[in-house]
Amino acid sequence: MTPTIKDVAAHAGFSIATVSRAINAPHTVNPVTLEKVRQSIDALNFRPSPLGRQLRGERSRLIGVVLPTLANPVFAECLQGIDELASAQGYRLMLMTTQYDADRERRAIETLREQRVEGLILTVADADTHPLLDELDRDGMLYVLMHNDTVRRPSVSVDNRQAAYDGVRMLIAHGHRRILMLAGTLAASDRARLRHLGYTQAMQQAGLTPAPALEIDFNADELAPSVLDHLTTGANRPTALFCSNDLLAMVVMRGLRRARLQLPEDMSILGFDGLAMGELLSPPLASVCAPNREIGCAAWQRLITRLDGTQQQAGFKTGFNAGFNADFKAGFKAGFSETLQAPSLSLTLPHTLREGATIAAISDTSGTSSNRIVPSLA
Amino acid sequence: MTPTIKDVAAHAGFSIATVSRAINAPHTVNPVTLEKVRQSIDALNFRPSPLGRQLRGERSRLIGVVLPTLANPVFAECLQGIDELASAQGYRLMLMTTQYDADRERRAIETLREQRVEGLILTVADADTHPLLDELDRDGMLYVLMHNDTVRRPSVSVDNRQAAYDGVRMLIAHGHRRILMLAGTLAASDRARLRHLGYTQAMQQAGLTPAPALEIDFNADELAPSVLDHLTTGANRPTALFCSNDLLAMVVMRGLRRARLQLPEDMSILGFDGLAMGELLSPPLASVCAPNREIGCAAWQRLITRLDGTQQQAGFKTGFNAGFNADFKAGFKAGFSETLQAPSLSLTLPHTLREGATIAAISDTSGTSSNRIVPSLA
DNA sequence: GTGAAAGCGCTAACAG
DNA sequence: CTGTTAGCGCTTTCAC
Repeated sequence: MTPTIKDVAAHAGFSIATVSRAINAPHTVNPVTLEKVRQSIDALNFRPSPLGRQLRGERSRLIGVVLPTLANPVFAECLQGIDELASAQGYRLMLMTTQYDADRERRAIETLREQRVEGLILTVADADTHPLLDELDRDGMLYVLMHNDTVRRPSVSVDNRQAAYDGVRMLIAHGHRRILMLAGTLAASDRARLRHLGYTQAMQQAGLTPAPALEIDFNADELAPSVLDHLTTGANRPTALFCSNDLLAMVVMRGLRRARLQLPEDMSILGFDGLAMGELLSPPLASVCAPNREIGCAAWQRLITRLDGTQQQAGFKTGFNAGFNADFKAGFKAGFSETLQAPSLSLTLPHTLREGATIAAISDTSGTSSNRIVPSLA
Repeated sequence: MTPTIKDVAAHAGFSIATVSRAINAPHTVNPVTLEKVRQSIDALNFRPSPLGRQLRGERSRLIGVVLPTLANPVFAECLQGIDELASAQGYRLMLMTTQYDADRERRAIETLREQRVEGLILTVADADTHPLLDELDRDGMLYVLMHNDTVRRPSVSVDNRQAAYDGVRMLIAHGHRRILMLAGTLAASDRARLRHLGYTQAMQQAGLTPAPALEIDFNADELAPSVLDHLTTGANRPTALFCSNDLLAMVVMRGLRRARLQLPEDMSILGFDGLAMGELLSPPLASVCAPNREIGCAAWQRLITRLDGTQQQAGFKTGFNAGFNADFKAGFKAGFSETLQAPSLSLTLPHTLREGATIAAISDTSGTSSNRIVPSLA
């Protein structure tokens, strides 16, 4: 089958040791020999097997990535960021998705560890109460979380509570009083909880009454009639919806349009994530934006820096804290706001507000101009 | 560092062979011994290294995936399909993106081969004239193309020419006469060419004059003024645009809206790809839909079937054509329309037309109601 | 400048 | 049922 170093050696008439040197340390071998070996390599189309190398104790240059899904572009955007740096730095990525399922998370991590990845970049449902992560910590397996908003573990995310708070404040500033938060089935996730907390705080601070998050079935083709009722009828119906993510916001928008609501006149919508695609919508979706690509990049940087740290430690080539220092410096240089209990585990990237056209200003304190139902374009 | 089979053997007080058997053939080892070994495995948190196994000539159960980008959900959708089957069947995926760059394609394939993947699933810029694919063929490395529309190589795609033809026919049926095709910078790709061919044929058959595809810079924030001019001014300006993919359609739509055109009144838009997200747009994007997830799934099936075929061949366990037959059967069962020169390399999945609201009917043969410029919502 | 040999973690004969 | 041993592809001393 695939040629091995032996085949090359035989073909070239030298020992495998010489072939190995020709590949890894060309200057240590006689130019004439080198040339012959190279020709044999070409002739046989030989590629050194990383397996042999890795087995020999070398680095695998393999990083595991664990994501809930790729159907949500948030994660695709992160992955883009990771992938870019990875390929630039000669690493390979091994990808597994979990569909937010704890069991699949477990299997993914296990599989990846078996593959001897040097580190993991992951987004899990709930970071704080995750036995697997404790296990990683215990075993000294390097990892960085993305989007999981926790100070207890190495992570990169926005401040979900603050971001949601800011977003809802914006809605309030536009005159909205009856604001409802909608969440997907991932209501169990750490970030969904924090976003709801931010919503609650913003509401309370404005003297308004927060409500529990209304859970929406993400994948349903239509909004449930009960939900639609809740959103559209009664004097207390909300004038604005804060959706826990952009995809949800889009699904809800479609549902409301089908129910013949005008957007944003009959209902304002604020999403969360800042999907690039949201800007292409009409009207462009207002959103609390996370820098998804940058989150991926930052997670990568943190991981690699820590990896280099342990590598160097292992080699006794540098001081003990090199990893942490470099890490800290990198974060600082990139303008990250790192909490001051340095070296902090969690890295918080700044969020931004995208004031799209899905938010209407409310002048009347009653909250809405009328209950007129107007046919929409669709 | 990570415990090896040796550590387990030492800890349990048995030989490494027994440990190996305890893992791979539990029934062949004494229950008491088995229990002890298992306890040691747990105690040390041992995971067998696939490296050792693979090196030993076992299967790597690793499949390489090469995609242009994840920024375009088309590919994310395919990957979802692949990933689902892969994880269900105990395979791991190694992902590399190329950004449509031939050099990166080369590097990706090389890297993946070095990792000893058992097969490749890829989307390349141009399948027919791809020296790397010839190399794969020559070396007996299994691969399946996705979206690349060629009969010369193992591939899964829609019939891009026919699909584009059908789409443009639909525009014509709605009364459009001046239809322009827009393409991204990937005009060099095989499918973009075929789509333009379909456009050309549909136009000609209707006695209309096809135009060369207008190339659009995909990533630009705005449409170039010259492009905008081309689309919006003059008596011969088009009434409908056929965009070579949905993402491009969305970018163009935004550009037109910013130029204060009403959609679809002032311009009809037809995309290609059938992104799930397109349905969430307002108005929902009309599109020539490819079954992206299914394309991923079908590519996976083909690859694995062929892989099993060669495995079995290698083991002399079955007839020579087992792979092909199973392959054919699978395709048939799934309702695929396989060309009859069996066993065909290329598998063509059916496309569908999504008649979104971005297409307006034209009654007047002059092609447009007026040139009135009306402020849009945004 | 080159080769022989050991060993990385594991599996699979083959003995016992 | 269990242990011994060879060998997968490669790098790396250590001799020559």
